[in-house]
Amino acid sequence: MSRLQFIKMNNTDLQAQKTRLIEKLGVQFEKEHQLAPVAARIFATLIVTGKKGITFEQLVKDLNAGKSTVSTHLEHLQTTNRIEYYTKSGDRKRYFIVKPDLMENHIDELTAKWEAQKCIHKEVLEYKQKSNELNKEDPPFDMEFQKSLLDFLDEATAALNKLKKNINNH
Amino acid sequence: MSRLQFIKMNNTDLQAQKTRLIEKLGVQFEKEHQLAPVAARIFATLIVTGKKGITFEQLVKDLNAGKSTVSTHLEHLQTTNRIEYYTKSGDRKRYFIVKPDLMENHIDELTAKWEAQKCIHKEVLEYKQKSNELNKEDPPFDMEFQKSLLDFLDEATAALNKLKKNINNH
DNA sequence: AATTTGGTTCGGGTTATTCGGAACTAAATA
DNA sequence: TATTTAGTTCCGAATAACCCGAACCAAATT
Repeated sequence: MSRLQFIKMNNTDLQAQKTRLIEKLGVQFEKEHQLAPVAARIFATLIVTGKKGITFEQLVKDLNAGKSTVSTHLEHLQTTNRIEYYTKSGDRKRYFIVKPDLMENHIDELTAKWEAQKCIHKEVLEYKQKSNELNKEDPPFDMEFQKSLLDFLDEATAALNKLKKNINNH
Repeated sequence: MSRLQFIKMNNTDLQAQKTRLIEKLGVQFEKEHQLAPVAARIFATLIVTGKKGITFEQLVKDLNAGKSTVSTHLEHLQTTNRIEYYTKSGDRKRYFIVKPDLMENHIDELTAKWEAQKCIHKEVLEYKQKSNELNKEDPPFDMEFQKSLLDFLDEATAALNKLKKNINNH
Protein backbone atom coordinates (compact mmCIF):
# COMPACT_ATOMS: atom_id res chain seq x y z
CA MET A 1 0.00 0.00 0.00
CA SER A 2 2.76 2.40 0.84
CA ARG A 3 4.53 1.38 -2.33
CA LEU A 4 1.35 1.84 -4.33
CA GLN A 5 0.93 5.24 -2.80
CA PHE A 6 4.49 6.06 -3.64
CA ILE A 7 3.89 5.22 -7.27
CA LYS A 8 0.58 7.01 -7.34
CA MET A 9 2.15 10.05 -5.76
CA ASN A 10 4.83 10.09 -8.39
CA ASN A 11 2.36 9.75 -11.20
CA THR A 12 0.44 12.65 -9.79
CA ASP A 13 3.63 14.66 -9.73
CA LEU A 14 4.31 13.59 -13.26
CA GLN A 15 0.87 14.72 -14.31
CA ALA A 16 1.45 18.07 -12.65
CA GLN A 17 4.78 18.40 -14.39
CA LYS A 18 3.17 17.56 -17.70
CA THR A 19 0.62 20.30 -17.21
CA ARG A 20 3.34 22.75 -16.30
CA LEU A 21 5.40 21.80 -19.32
CA ILE A 22 2.44 22.17 -21.65
CA GLU A 23 1.80 25.64 -20.34
CA LYS A 24 5.46 26.63 -20.63
CA LEU A 25 5.81 25.22 -24.12
CA GLY A 26 2.50 26.81 -25.02
CA VAL A 27 3.64 30.29 -24.12
CA GLN A 28 6.78 29.76 -26.15
CA PHE A 29 4.94 28.41 -29.19
CA GLU A 30 2.54 31.32 -29.22
CA LYS A 31 5.40 33.63 -30.05
CA GLU A 32 7.71 31.25 -31.87
CA HIS A 33 5.11 29.92 -34.27
CA GLN A 34 2.53 32.68 -33.97
CA LEU A 35 -0.17 30.40 -32.72
CA ALA A 36 -3.34 31.26 -30.86
CA PRO A 37 -3.22 30.29 -27.17
CA VAL A 38 -5.28 27.15 -27.54
CA ALA A 39 -3.47 26.16 -30.74
CA ALA A 40 -0.16 26.47 -28.93
CA ARG A 41 -1.47 24.38 -26.01
CA ILE A 42 -2.65 21.69 -28.39
CA PHE A 43 0.71 21.58 -30.11
CA ALA A 44 2.50 21.49 -26.75
CA THR A 45 0.22 18.70 -25.57
CA LEU A 46 1.08 16.62 -28.61
CA ILE A 47 4.77 17.20 -27.99
CA VAL A 48 4.76 16.00 -24.42
CA THR A 49 2.26 13.24 -25.15
CA GLY A 50 4.52 11.62 -27.71
CA LYS A 51 3.83 9.04 -30.34
CA LYS A 52 0.92 7.33 -28.63
CA GLY A 53 -1.07 10.44 -29.54
CA ILE A 54 -4.14 12.04 -28.07
CA THR A 55 -7.72 12.21 -29.23
CA PHE A 56 -9.90 15.15 -30.11
CA GLU A 57 -12.22 14.69 -27.17
CA GLN A 58 -9.32 14.30 -24.74
CA LEU A 59 -7.89 17.60 -25.94
CA VAL A 60 -11.28 19.26 -25.47
CA LYS A 61 -11.41 17.95 -21.93
CA ASP A 62 -7.76 18.57 -21.00
CA LEU A 63 -7.66 22.11 -22.32
CA ASN A 64 -11.18 23.11 -21.25
CA ALA A 65 -11.81 24.31 -24.77
CA GLY A 66 -14.81 24.21 -27.08
CA LYS A 67 -15.04 21.49 -29.68
CA SER A 68 -15.11 24.05 -32.44
CA THR A 69 -11.99 25.71 -31.10
CA VAL A 70 -10.06 22.48 -30.96
CA SER A 71 -11.34 21.41 -34.36
CA THR A 72 -10.26 24.65 -36.02
CA HIS A 73 -6.84 24.63 -34.46
CA LEU A 74 -6.21 20.97 -35.21
CA GLU A 75 -7.09 21.74 -38.81
CA HIS A 76 -4.67 24.65 -38.85
CA LEU A 77 -1.86 22.67 -37.25
CA GLN A 78 -2.30 19.98 -39.88
CA THR A 79 -2.28 22.33 -42.86
CA THR A 80 0.84 24.00 -41.52
CA ASN A 81 2.53 20.64 -41.49
CA ARG A 82 3.11 20.37 -37.78
CA ILE A 83 0.83 17.52 -36.77
CA GLU A 84 -0.97 14.52 -38.23
CA TYR A 85 -3.10 11.69 -36.93
CA TYR A 86 -3.44 7.95 -37.12
CA THR A 87 -6.35 5.66 -36.39
CA LYS A 88 -6.71 2.28 -34.76
CA SER A 89 -8.85 -0.22 -36.62
CA GLY A 90 -12.21 -0.62 -34.97
CA ASP A 91 -11.84 2.80 -33.34
CA ARG A 92 -13.24 5.85 -35.06
CA LYS A 93 -11.22 8.28 -33.01
CA ARG A 94 -8.26 10.10 -34.45
CA TYR A 95 -5.04 10.00 -32.50
CA PHE A 96 -3.15 13.20 -33.09
CA ILE A 97 0.63 13.26 -33.01
CA VAL A 98 3.36 15.65 -34.00
CA LYS A 99 4.67 14.89 -37.45
CA PRO A 100 7.55 12.42 -37.20
CA ASP A 101 9.66 14.67 -39.41
CA LEU A 102 8.87 17.75 -37.36
CA MET A 103 12.50 18.56 -36.77
CA GLU A 104 13.29 18.42 -40.47
CA ASN A 105 10.33 20.64 -41.23
CA HIS A 106 11.39 23.02 -38.52
CA ILE A 107 14.84 23.22 -40.04
CA ASP A 108 13.48 23.72 -43.52
CA GLU A 109 11.26 26.50 -42.26
CA LEU A 110 14.16 28.21 -40.56
CA THR A 111 16.27 27.85 -43.68
CA ALA A 112 13.55 29.40 -45.78
CA LYS A 113 13.10 32.23 -43.31
CA TRP A 114 16.80 32.96 -43.16
CA GLU A 115 17.08 32.74 -46.92
CA ALA A 116 14.34 35.33 -47.24
CA GLN A 117 16.11 37.53 -44.72
CA LYS A 118 19.38 37.22 -46.58
CA CYS A 119 17.63 38.14 -49.78
CA ILE A 120 16.06 41.30 -48.44
CA HIS A 121 19.14 42.51 -46.61
CA LYS A 122 21.15 41.97 -49.77
CA GLU A 123 18.67 44.30 -51.41
CA VAL A 124 19.22 46.82 -48.65
CA LEU A 125 22.93 46.54 -49.27
CA GLU A 126 22.43 47.09 -53.00
CA TYR A 127 20.25 50.07 -52.30
CA LYS A 128 22.89 51.63 -50.07
CA GLN A 129 25.66 50.99 -52.57
CA LYS A 130 23.65 52.44 -55.42
CA SER A 131 22.79 55.41 -53.26
CA ASN A 132 26.43 55.96 -52.36
CA GLU A 133 27.45 55.97 -56.02
CA LEU A 134 24.65 58.22 -57.08
CA ASN A 135 25.04 60.85 -54.37
CA LYS A 136 28.75 61.11 -53.76
CA GLU A 137 28.43 64.49 -52.09
CA ASP A 138 26.34 62.99 -49.27
CA PRO A 139 28.04 61.12 -46.45
CA PRO A 140 28.13 57.45 -47.40
CA PHE A 141 25.89 54.81 -45.87
CA ASP A 142 27.15 52.53 -43.17
CA MET A 143 26.70 48.91 -44.09
CA GLU A 144 28.08 47.13 -41.07
CA PHE A 145 24.75 45.88 -39.85
CA GLN A 146 23.79 44.32 -43.15
CA LYS A 147 27.21 42.74 -43.55
CA SER A 148 27.19 41.32 -40.04
CA LEU A 149 23.70 40.05 -40.51
CA LEU A 150 24.56 38.37 -43.79
CA ASP A 151 27.61 36.77 -42.17
CA PHE A 152 25.43 35.58 -39.36
CA LEU A 153 22.81 34.15 -41.66
CA ASP A 154 25.46 32.31 -43.65
CA GLU A 155 26.95 30.82 -40.49
CA ALA A 156 23.55 29.92 -39.18
CA THR A 157 22.48 28.30 -42.42
CA ALA A 158 25.69 26.29 -42.51
CA ALA A 159 25.11 25.06 -38.98
CA LEU A 160 21.62 24.10 -39.99
CA ASN A 161 22.69 22.12 -43.03
CA LYS A 162 25.24 20.27 -41.00
CA LEU A 163 22.63 19.31 -38.48
CA LYS A 164 20.17 18.29 -41.13
CA LYS A 165 22.66 15.78 -42.48
CA ASN A 166 23.21 14.44 -38.97
CA ILE A 167 19.51 13.91 -38.55
CA ASN A 168 19.09 12.22 -41.91
CA ASN A 169 21.93 9.79 -41.22
CA HIS A 170 20.51 9.08 -37.83
CA MET B 1 19.86 68.47 -69.08
CA SER B 2 19.67 64.90 -70.23
CA ARG B 3 22.36 64.03 -67.72
CA LEU B 4 20.48 65.80 -64.96
CA GLN B 5 17.35 63.95 -65.91
CA PHE B 6 19.27 60.72 -65.86
CA ILE B 7 20.43 61.41 -62.33
CA LYS B 8 17.05 62.64 -61.21
CA MET B 9 15.43 59.57 -62.70
CA ASN B 10 17.76 57.32 -60.79
CA ASN B 11 17.10 59.10 -57.54
CA THR B 12 13.40 58.64 -58.08
CA ASP B 13 14.00 54.96 -58.67
CA LEU B 14 16.08 54.86 -55.56
CA GLN B 15 13.31 56.48 -53.56
CA ALA B 16 10.86 53.93 -54.92
CA GLN B 17 13.20 51.12 -54.00
CA LYS B 18 13.59 52.53 -50.52
CA THR B 19 9.83 52.56 -50.06
CA ARG B 20 9.60 49.01 -51.31
CA LEU B 21 12.37 47.87 -49.00
CA ILE B 22 10.77 49.52 -45.99
CA GLU B 23 7.53 47.74 -46.71
CA LYS B 24 9.25 44.39 -47.21
CA LEU B 25 11.35 44.76 -44.07
CA GLY B 26 8.28 45.99 -42.24
CA VAL B 27 6.31 42.87 -42.97
CA GLN B 28 9.21 40.75 -41.81
CA PHE B 29 9.74 42.71 -38.60
CA GLU B 30 6.08 42.46 -37.66
CA LYS B 31 6.47 38.72 -37.28
CA GLU B 32 10.14 38.50 -36.34
CA HIS B 33 9.99 41.06 -33.55
CA GLN B 34 6.26 41.06 -32.90
CA LEU B 35 5.84 44.70 -33.72
CA ALA B 36 2.72 46.60 -34.69
CA PRO B 37 2.62 47.52 -38.38
CA VAL B 38 3.63 51.13 -37.88
CA ALA B 39 6.32 50.18 -35.36
CA ALA B 40 7.77 47.74 -37.86
CA ARG B 41 7.73 50.41 -40.61
CA ILE B 42 9.50 52.85 -38.32
CA PHE B 43 12.18 50.33 -37.50
CA ALA B 44 12.55 49.43 -41.17
CA THR B 45 12.82 53.10 -42.09
CA LEU B 46 15.63 53.60 -39.60
CA ILE B 47 17.44 50.59 -41.01
CA VAL B 48 17.41 51.77 -44.60
CA THR B 49 17.97 55.39 -43.61
CA GLY B 50 21.23 54.62 -41.88
CA LYS B 51 23.31 56.62 -39.49
CA LYS B 52 22.23 60.06 -40.61
CA GLY B 53 18.92 59.29 -38.89
CA ILE B 54 15.40 60.55 -39.40
CA THR B 55 13.25 62.92 -37.40
CA PHE B 56 9.94 62.40 -35.69
CA GLU B 57 8.04 64.68 -38.02
CA GLN B 58 9.59 63.10 -41.10
CA LEU B 59 8.44 59.69 -39.89
CA VAL B 60 4.94 61.04 -39.32
CA LYS B 61 4.91 62.39 -42.87
CA ASP B 62 6.58 59.42 -44.59
CA LEU B 63 4.43 56.81 -42.91
CA ASN B 64 1.17 58.78 -42.95
CA ALA B 65 0.77 58.04 -39.30
CA GLY B 66 -0.53 60.02 -36.35
CA LYS B 67 1.94 61.81 -34.10
CA SER B 68 0.72 59.84 -31.12
CA THR B 69 1.21 56.59 -32.96
CA VAL B 70 4.75 57.41 -33.95
CA SER B 71 5.53 58.75 -30.49
CA THR B 72 4.31 55.60 -28.79
CA HIS B 73 6.16 53.28 -31.10
CA LEU B 74 9.40 55.24 -30.94
CA GLU B 75 9.16 55.00 -27.19
CA HIS B 76 8.64 51.27 -27.39
CA LEU B 77 11.49 50.73 -29.84
CA GLN B 78 13.80 52.62 -27.52
CA THR B 79 12.85 50.72 -24.39
CA THR B 80 13.32 47.45 -26.24
CA ASN B 81 16.84 48.51 -27.05
CA ARG B 82 16.50 48.66 -30.80
CA ILE B 83 16.84 52.36 -31.56
CA GLU B 84 18.20 55.56 -30.07
CA TYR B 85 18.56 59.16 -31.13
CA TYR B 86 21.08 61.96 -31.31
CA THR B 87 20.65 65.69 -31.59
CA LYS B 88 22.45 68.42 -33.47
CA SER B 89 23.34 71.49 -31.45
CA GLY B 90 21.01 74.35 -32.25
CA ASP B 91 18.40 71.90 -33.55
CA ARG B 92 15.69 70.67 -31.23
CA LYS B 93 14.74 67.74 -33.38
CA ARG B 94 15.72 64.22 -32.48
CA TYR B 95 17.41 62.15 -35.14
CA PHE B 96 16.47 58.55 -34.66
CA ILE B 97 18.85 55.79 -35.63
CA VAL B 98 19.14 52.07 -35.07
CA LYS B 99 21.38 51.30 -32.12
CA PRO B 100 24.95 50.91 -33.35
CA ASP B 101 25.24 47.63 -31.47
CA LEU B 102 21.99 46.30 -32.89
CA MET B 103 23.61 43.18 -34.25
CA GLU B 104 25.16 42.33 -30.89
CA ASN B 105 21.83 42.88 -29.20
CA HIS B 106 20.14 40.75 -31.79
CA ILE B 107 22.60 37.96 -31.15
CA ASP B 108 22.22 38.24 -27.41
CA GLU B 109 18.47 38.05 -27.76
CA LEU B 110 18.70 34.97 -29.93
CA THR B 111 21.09 33.37 -27.49
CA ALA B 112 18.73 34.03 -24.63
CA LYS B 113 15.80 32.68 -26.59
CA TRP B 114 17.63 29.53 -27.56
CA GLU B 115 18.88 29.05 -24.04
CA ALA B 116 15.32 29.20 -22.78
CA GLN B 117 14.27 26.70 -25.41
CA LYS B 118 17.06 24.35 -24.47
CA CYS B 119 16.02 24.62 -20.88
CA ILE B 120 12.41 23.72 -21.45
CA HIS B 121 13.10 20.89 -23.85
CA LYS B 122 15.53 19.44 -21.35
CA GLU B 123 12.65 19.45 -18.92
CA VAL B 124 10.51 17.65 -21.47
CA LEU B 125 13.26 15.09 -21.83
CA GLU B 126 13.44 14.64 -18.06
CA TYR B 127 9.69 14.25 -17.89
CA LYS B 128 9.75 11.55 -20.54
CA GLN B 129 12.60 9.70 -18.90
CA LYS B 130 10.95 9.81 -15.51
CA SER B 131 7.73 8.67 -17.07
CA ASN B 132 9.47 5.77 -18.79
CA GLU B 133 11.00 4.62 -15.53
CA LEU B 134 7.81 4.96 -13.59
CA ASN B 135 5.52 3.21 -16.05
CA LYS B 136 7.58 0.42 -17.51
CA GLU B 137 4.51 -1.45 -18.69
CA ASP B 138 3.57 1.40 -21.04
CA PRO B 139 5.33 1.79 -24.37
CA PRO B 140 8.27 4.10 -23.83
CA PHE B 141 8.36 7.70 -25.02
CA ASP B 142 10.19 8.65 -28.16
CA MET B 143 12.73 11.36 -27.50
CA GLU B 144 14.20 11.91 -30.93
CA PHE B 145 12.66 15.30 -31.42
CA GLN B 146 13.96 16.68 -28.14
CA LYS B 147 17.41 15.26 -28.76
CA SER B 148 17.58 16.64 -32.27
CA LEU B 149 16.35 19.98 -31.11
CA LEU B 150 18.90 20.14 -28.31
CA ASP B 151 21.63 19.23 -30.81
CA PHE B 152 20.41 21.93 -33.09
CA LEU B 153 20.30 24.54 -30.38
CA ASP B 154 23.82 23.66 -29.30
CA GLU B 155 25.10 23.96 -32.86
CA ALA B 156 23.23 27.18 -33.40
CA THR B 157 24.48 28.69 -30.18
CA ALA B 158 28.04 27.75 -31.10
CA ALA B 159 27.69 29.40 -34.49
CA LEU B 160 26.36 32.47 -32.77
CA ASN B 161 29.22 32.72 -30.31
CA LYS B 162 31.71 32.38 -33.11
CA LEU B 163 30.09 35.20 -34.99
CA LYS B 164 29.89 37.39 -31.94
CA LYS B 165 33.65 37.15 -31.54
CA ASN B 166 34.10 38.06 -35.19
CA ILE B 167 31.98 41.12 -34.76
CA ASN B 168 33.75 42.25 -31.62
CA ASN B 169 37.18 41.92 -33.24
CA HIS B 170 35.94 43.73 -36.27
C1' DA C 1 -35.25 3.86 -38.59
C1' DA C 2 -33.52 6.11 -34.56
C1' DT C 3 -29.59 7.12 -31.85
C1' DT C 4 -24.85 7.61 -30.72
C1' DT C 5 -20.22 8.94 -31.93
C1' DG C 6 -16.83 11.92 -33.62
C1' DG C 7 -16.35 15.39 -35.31
C1' DT C 8 -17.11 20.24 -38.73
C1' DT C 9 -19.18 24.73 -39.95
C1' DC C 10 -21.25 29.05 -39.07
C1' DG C 11 -22.38 33.22 -36.65
C1' DG C 12 -21.77 36.06 -32.92
C1' DG C 13 -19.79 37.80 -28.54
C1' DT C 14 -15.63 39.08 -26.02
C1' DT C 15 -11.28 40.68 -25.62
C1' DA C 16 -6.99 42.66 -27.29
C1' DT C 17 -4.48 45.50 -30.68
C1' DT C 18 -3.74 49.29 -33.13
C1' DC C 19 -4.25 53.78 -34.42
C1' DG C 20 -5.37 58.61 -34.29
C1' DG C 21 -7.46 63.10 -32.60
C1' DA C 22 -7.46 66.47 -29.13
C1' DA C 23 -5.65 68.43 -25.45
C1' DC C 24 -1.55 69.04 -23.11
C1' DT C 25 3.59 70.28 -21.87
C1' DA C 26 8.25 72.00 -21.90
C1' DA C 27 11.63 74.41 -24.29
C1' DA C 28 12.86 77.78 -27.59
C1' DT C 29 11.74 81.88 -30.18
C1' DA C 30 9.59 86.27 -31.37
C1' DT D 1 4.70 87.55 -22.49
C1' DA D 2 2.80 85.26 -26.56
C1' DT D 3 3.70 81.96 -29.93
C1' DT D 4 5.89 78.30 -32.27
C1' DT D 5 8.17 73.87 -32.13
C1' DA D 6 8.67 69.21 -30.93
C1' DG D 7 6.88 66.24 -29.13
C1' DT D 8 3.75 63.31 -25.03
C1' DT D 9 -0.48 61.65 -22.77
C1' DC D 10 -5.04 60.33 -22.63
C1' DC D 11 -8.85 58.80 -24.26
C1' DG D 12 -12.15 56.53 -27.84
C1' DA D 13 -13.09 54.23 -32.26
C1' DA D 14 -12.11 50.74 -35.58
C1' DT D 15 -10.44 46.50 -36.42
C1' DA D 16 -8.75 41.99 -35.74
C1' DA D 17 -8.01 37.80 -33.09
C1' DC D 18 -9.90 34.34 -30.43
C1' DC D 19 -13.13 31.40 -28.66
C1' DC D 20 -17.55 29.29 -28.01
C1' DG D 21 -22.41 27.44 -28.54
C1' DA D 22 -25.65 25.68 -31.59
C1' DA D 23 -26.72 23.55 -35.44
C1' DC D 24 -25.23 20.45 -38.57
C1' DC D 25 -23.27 16.08 -40.92
C1' DA D 26 -21.61 11.39 -41.97
C1' DA D 27 -20.58 6.93 -40.33
C1' DA D 28 -21.40 3.44 -37.12
C1' DT D 29 -24.44 1.26 -33.76
C1' DT D 30 -28.87 -0.17 -31.74
